[in-house]
Amino acid sequence: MSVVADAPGRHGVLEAAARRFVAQGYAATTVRQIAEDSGIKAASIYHHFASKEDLFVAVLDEGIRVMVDAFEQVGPSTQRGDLRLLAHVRAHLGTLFEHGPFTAAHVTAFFTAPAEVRDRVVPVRDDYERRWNRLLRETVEGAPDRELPLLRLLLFGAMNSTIEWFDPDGETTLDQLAALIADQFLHGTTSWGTTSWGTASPKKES
Amino acid sequence: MSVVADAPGRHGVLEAAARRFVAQGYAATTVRQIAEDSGIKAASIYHHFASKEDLFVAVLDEGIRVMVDAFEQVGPSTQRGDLRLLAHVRAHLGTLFEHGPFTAAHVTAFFTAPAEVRDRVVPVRDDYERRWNRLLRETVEGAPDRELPLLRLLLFGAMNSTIEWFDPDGETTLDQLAALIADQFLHGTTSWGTTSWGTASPKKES
DNA sequence: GGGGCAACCTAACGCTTGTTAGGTTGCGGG
DNA sequence: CCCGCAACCTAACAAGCGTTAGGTTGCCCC
Repeated sequence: MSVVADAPGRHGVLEAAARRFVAQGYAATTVRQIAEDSGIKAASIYHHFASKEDLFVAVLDEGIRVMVDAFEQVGPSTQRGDLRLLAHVRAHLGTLFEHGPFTAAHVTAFFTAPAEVRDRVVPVRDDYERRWNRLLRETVEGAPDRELPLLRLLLFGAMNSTIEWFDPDGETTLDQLAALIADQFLHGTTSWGTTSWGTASPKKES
Repeated sequence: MSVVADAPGRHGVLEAAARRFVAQGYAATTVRQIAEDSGIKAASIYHHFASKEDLFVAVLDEGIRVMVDAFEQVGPSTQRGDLRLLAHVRAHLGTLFEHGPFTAAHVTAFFTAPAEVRDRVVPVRDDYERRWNRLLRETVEGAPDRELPLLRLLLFGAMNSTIEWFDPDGETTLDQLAALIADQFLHGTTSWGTTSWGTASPKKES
């Protein structure tokens, strides 16, 4: 896939690993591939990480850190419900396509990981999910608290699936995609007469 | 994970393989595991399938076949737009949770497969996707034809993500989940005052 | 009642995997 | 000036992988 060196050092390894995990999943990625991508030899990985599993956990953790950071930086600048949700949808999509491969790796590879690895990361995920639950409680009116996690899971499902088909260099911008998803989530397909979103284009098939 | 034998024979192998692929992905699943689950020895797998890759493709194909079957069987019995969409959402969810592990395997493992394997399955996927595009064109009013695939991808993202968190033996039934997803897709969160869906419950976290 | 074939077996192959042991290098600080 | 340590290296390991070769069994059909 990728041919030569990245930046060397611990962070170079981490990033090369994330990219491989996105493309191939945990099990299909070999330590030797990651090493080659980051321009060092396989054994040298173990100077920075105790095991492949630890390296994977580091990637997943970094993925969440990026998400939480992006969530925080939205701030309460836009107070109105709909625009506030839009801003966070845009931020979430940003972490998938613009802030390095870590979040994308987290989203695509999390469920391909061994169960024990997943358990190590769950607490940090919970934190991010709680933020979203709170956001939805303050944004969505009429929904009982009980149903908010479920609503969040559906929204996450839609947003996270975009890494499998959306091409950020295509005709549609991330801004447009975010607007479309937020609007669809809030108002459903009924809003389709009312607004114009430009033309959206998935990259190939899926 | 699973301890002992399934049904033996070709179909037993296929089903055991599907279950493993759901739980672990393609690369992490070994031929020896599949063999043990189906009550035969590893080498005997090769009496039924030429390679692990062929076995995987067979699972993916069967997964789509189940989906297309379920789509067909809905029929035009319910003509009104909203109920018609609901029926197909319900059918799709049914293939994930009720019609064997094949569709679930397809959805979770497709993107963990080597690119060459994916290419072998794409034509059959396209068929299913075309049916949905047609359904959405006839169901969703106001959306331009161009945007229908994108709308479909978002809906698929939401529906397919349910295998990662929904517990069909929990408090919420598949019928309720289908109703919620269809309604959310059509009317967004605005509908939350208007209908009551019972209580939904994801299985643990996620 | 025996030929044929599907369905399984045991044993083994070559290869790749994650990981370790034990260097070598080069730079920054006392 | 040389100590120490971070960052890398080569070489090798045991285990596990997908796969093959070459049986053995037992049922069905003529």
